[in-house]
Amino acid sequence: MQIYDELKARGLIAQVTDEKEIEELINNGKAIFYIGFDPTADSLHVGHFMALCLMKRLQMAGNRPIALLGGGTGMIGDPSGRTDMRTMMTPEMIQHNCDCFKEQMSKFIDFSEGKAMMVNNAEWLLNLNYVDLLREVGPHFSVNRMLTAECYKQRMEKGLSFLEFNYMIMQSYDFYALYQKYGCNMQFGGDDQWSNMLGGTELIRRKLGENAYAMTITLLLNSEGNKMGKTQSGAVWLDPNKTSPFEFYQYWRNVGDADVLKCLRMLTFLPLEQIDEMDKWEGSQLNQAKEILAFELTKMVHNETEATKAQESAKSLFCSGAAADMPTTELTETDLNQGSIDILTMLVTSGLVTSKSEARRAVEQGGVLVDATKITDLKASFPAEVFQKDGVVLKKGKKNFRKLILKK
RNA sequence: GGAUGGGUUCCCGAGUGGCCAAAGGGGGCAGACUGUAAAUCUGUUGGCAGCGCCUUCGAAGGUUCGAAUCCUUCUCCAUCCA
Repeated sequence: MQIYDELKARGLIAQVTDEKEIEELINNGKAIFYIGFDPTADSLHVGHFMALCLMKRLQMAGNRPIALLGGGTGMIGDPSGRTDMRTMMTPEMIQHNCDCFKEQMSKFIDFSEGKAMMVNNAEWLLNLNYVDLLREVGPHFSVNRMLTAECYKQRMEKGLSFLEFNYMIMQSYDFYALYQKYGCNMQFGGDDQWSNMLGGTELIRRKLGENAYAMTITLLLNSEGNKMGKTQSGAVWLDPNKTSPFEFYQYWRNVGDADVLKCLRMLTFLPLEQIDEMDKWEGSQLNQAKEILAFELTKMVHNETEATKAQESAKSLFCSGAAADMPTTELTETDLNQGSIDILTMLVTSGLVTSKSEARRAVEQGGVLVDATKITDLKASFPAEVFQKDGVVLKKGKKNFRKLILKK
């Protein structure tokens, strides 16, 4: 199967400017394509991961990727699909985030001699002269048309600043610059980038009279239509310090039935035949598919050892109620009160709850277990001895647990 | 710059002087049921302490025995006019 068909079969392609041309280019390894990453945080997340996977697939098919760091566009902030303005980042933050991105990307993409490139648009955007730029590209943008762009829709109600309005122009300029510098003939990105990307192809056509192409990746939505890769506490990060391999594994282990197969297709590198086979599974059998999904992704993002560890922890936790490898909190002497510690303090110290009131509620509602014993007494207290040696396992609800151990 | 409307607890959104830690919904959390899923049902959802206290209704002042609710100034947002 050729790469284009595979992408299609995996449901990765959302919109394309010229299907025939794009198919021809990428199937024959003739594409020099770029994907932009704005340094909005100090770690990549699942959305970026999809883009990187696409990059990898195309690279394997012989095409040349350019990873574009948004050191310049990050100064502005993309308003696409957002309801409010992003907080402006300082140049230092942007630089820091760029460095973080760079490191994480190198794990996925082979940047060795000529196989791929990483560039930063700060290189050309930051030195632009306002009036020169206006005269150079300004005439080619119609404000009327920009205003009707899908990506600003939400902001037309809430307000859109001129700063952000210019984002599309900056991104278009990127494509234009990359086209001239490196012969970059294609741009990929999330589906929310579509209007921005079209701006680029348009600019190239008008300025240079040449064709460049754009293709967007389907946004990963769950069956309810919400973006995946987000949890209550924020994004699912690729950085193990921000989202531990175990949490990462659990996120995917817990996707809804309706979403497993889609995730397998879009995110993993498992052969399509194997995935189609799993498509026949039903009911609780899908749990196996979820395990595979979680394992595969954890392996890719972290490594096989971490994936195995996460899987084993999860299994033993949900089967026997204890895991070998689990998040641990060390208690110190100062946490103890006359040689023992009460249940509410334990919950707060472990970080399982954020306040004593919340801890109280958890206990009252029967959601707290210490070493598999349900605690019902709010005043329950545990002497220091029990935290020595292997410590105790404190569990809140079904999925939150922590080992408590006394620090010597 | 002018006019009008508005900023309420995680979000949306009631509340126009005491009965308001603040209706309702969403979301979250916990429980039951299950397959570590979904749906459903129940409880819970500012903090500290066991019927009390403290912090909260854009910000700062003021009026009052008492304010989310009234007044003043400031600030931010939306809409219309310039």
